[in-house]
Amino acid sequence: MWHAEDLGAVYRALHRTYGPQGWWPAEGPLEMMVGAVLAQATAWRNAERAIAALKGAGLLSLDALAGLHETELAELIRPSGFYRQKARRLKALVALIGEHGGLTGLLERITPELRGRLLAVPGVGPETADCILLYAAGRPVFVVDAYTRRIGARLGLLADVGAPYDDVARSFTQLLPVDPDVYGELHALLVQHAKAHCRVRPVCTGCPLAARCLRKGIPAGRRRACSGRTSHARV
DNA sequence: ACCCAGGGTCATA
DNA sequence: TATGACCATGGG
Repeated sequence: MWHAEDLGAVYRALHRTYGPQGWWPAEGPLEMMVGAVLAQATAWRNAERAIAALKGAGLLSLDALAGLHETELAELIRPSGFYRQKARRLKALVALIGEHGGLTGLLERITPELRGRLLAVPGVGPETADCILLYAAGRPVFVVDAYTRRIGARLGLLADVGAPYDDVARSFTQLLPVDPDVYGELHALLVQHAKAHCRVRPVCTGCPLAARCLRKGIPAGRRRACSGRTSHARV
């Protein structure tokens, strides 16, 4: 059974390996929110290109986005993939901000109401909403993404990778102090770790969490430099 | 020629 | 409640 100290040790091991992450990578809350939509099921590199295109055109502002035609917006964010959908989603998000008289008006609402308003936007699901709550509004809300699930399952913290979103979130938060900085850093570290080592085809050589890993959920025939657990060493 | 990437929605059973 | 199809570009 996992205890707070175990997850704390994982946090410290990741932090020691990858260093402070300082997420979310965006200049302000609007850019953060736009990035959250553009990054949906997409390599961050591609979302970044779309953001750069918007910035380069001087259109990454509320007024500009509100004035843009959806089809024009779609062309600009094309590199992020699913670009027609995402253009619609961004317009809907900008509309929500407008309904609240701007970013401040929206982001200062109490957490449960803000989460509900975000989830009511077509194209904003639990992960996107929670990213915004955590990284744009500074609320202590833990973000669950595919990486969180994969790493949690391989470590044995999660029994089922496919568990409902809120169950996964709870299995982490019950082991963590209620602190937006801790949630934000841990999520960022998990993303970094998933890219560096804990990929679908894991790269276990040099993995900072190897001693705790159960190596579950690895597709057969896709193991790379990845043997079974050999020691009981604590991380 | 595949597989994968910081999801969400909708139709179906 | 729980799957599966669909959305689309770009890199390994």
